[in-house]
Amino acid sequence: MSIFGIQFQLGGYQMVTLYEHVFNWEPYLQFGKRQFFKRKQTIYSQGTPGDGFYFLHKGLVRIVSVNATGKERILNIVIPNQLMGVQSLDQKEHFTTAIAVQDSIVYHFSNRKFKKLLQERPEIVRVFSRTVIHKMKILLDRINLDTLTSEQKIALLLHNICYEFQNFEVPLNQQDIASCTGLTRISVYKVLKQWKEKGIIDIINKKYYIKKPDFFRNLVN
Amino acid sequence: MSIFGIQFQLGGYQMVTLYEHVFNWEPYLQFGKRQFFKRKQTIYSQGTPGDGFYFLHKGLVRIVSVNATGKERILNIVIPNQLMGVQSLDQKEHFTTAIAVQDSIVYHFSNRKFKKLLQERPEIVRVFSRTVIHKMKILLDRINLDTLTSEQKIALLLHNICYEFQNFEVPLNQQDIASCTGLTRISVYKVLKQWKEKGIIDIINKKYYIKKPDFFRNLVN
DNA sequence: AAAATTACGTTAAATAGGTTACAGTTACGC
DNA sequence: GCGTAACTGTAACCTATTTAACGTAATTTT
Repeated sequence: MSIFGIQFQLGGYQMVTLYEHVFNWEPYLQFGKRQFFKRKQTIYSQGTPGDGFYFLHKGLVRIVSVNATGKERILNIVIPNQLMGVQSLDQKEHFTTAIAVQDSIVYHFSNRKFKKLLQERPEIVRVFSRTVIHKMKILLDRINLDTLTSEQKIALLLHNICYEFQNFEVPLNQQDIASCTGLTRISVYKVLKQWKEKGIIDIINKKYYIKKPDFFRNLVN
Repeated sequence: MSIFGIQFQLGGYQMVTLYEHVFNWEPYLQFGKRQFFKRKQTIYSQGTPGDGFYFLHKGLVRIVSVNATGKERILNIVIPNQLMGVQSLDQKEHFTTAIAVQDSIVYHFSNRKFKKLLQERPEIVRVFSRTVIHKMKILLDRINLDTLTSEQKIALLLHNICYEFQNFEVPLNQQDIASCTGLTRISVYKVLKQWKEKGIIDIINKKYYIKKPDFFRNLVN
């Protein structure tokens, strides 16, 4: 399953960003500090002071946010060649947590280093703003999500994923879908069961496969 | 009711930004193009291509977003000295709509002009990224809002407003509160009625006044 | 000043989704 | 290789919120 050439973002309904749009960071990586993170390891966590931002070189990272009542939401999943933790460029604390889903390699750009980079390569501003704006869009899509019914929410999510990956295998379990949509696992289960009965999805060995992607498109739009 | 000296943002629970944090744009205004908008006039609308961004000099602007099913949400209310429409710096289309709540004066910075500004005053990058990151935080707060009960949602909203304005008069009607929280007007009405009976708020001539702000603080935190 | 639109108050009925509970399966760490 | 932890399937119940409906008050438009 190749996901290269495509940016993958969970939870928004217009998350497609072709690779070509993504600025090539390779020449700038020398300005950052290479770091390794093992699966399940935390890269940065909500509430702690941050310094600069991170570039994901290899691996997969899940961005989550915990609200005032302690509930956790998956905000998006970062794939290679994307930035994360941009929030703390502002010198403030992180308002999300990043956890490695797979062993990952990241480059950390501290404020100092980024300043230097800005001076030497001012064109970097464009890539940077582009990334941040894209992230805003993802957040906004997420907000709009909550006026939908639970069936629509899940449909939207799965539709995006199958679209992004150009693949009909869903890389999420019930819990993940619940966390992405803000529903309970039971509700997710109920919808999934109903869809299975209608032949819209297949469930093989606890993995979900989308059979009728058009059904999702109709539900959403 | 003086709101000067304070930035006002609807819908997030940590939206306080003192005026002093806001970069003074006065010296840069000459780079933008001054425009006037009458009450209810649209400054930019979702789906249309944008060019650059706007700075609100005088007035009040409401930012709304319409989702795939046609439902409208108020995202925030922009007060003077704030940026809006930053999304389209990217040359893409606007993903929100901005409507003047009062007669307003804005300065429009086209991409070309902003580029020029960046060259002549590179320090502007900081202000700019700060604003965008702040907006991201507001969006994120909004996402976390939807794990709360309807009473908590409204409490949070009113708490923020009364805190930001340092005033206990709520500048929103039932419909607005519904649109901000994603609830129906009926649900809003029910909560408000209940609060009125408990003496937490006053309703005079269809305007809401917060009597016991501490009640909100307890509900939320 | 009349007409039209928009906002509010209230109730009753319908329902979507959350909660709880528990048993069966699979995966993972030691 | 075994035990614990994490994930799934399912049912019964419950309640918070939405939908629908309608009269009244207020505001805006013409």
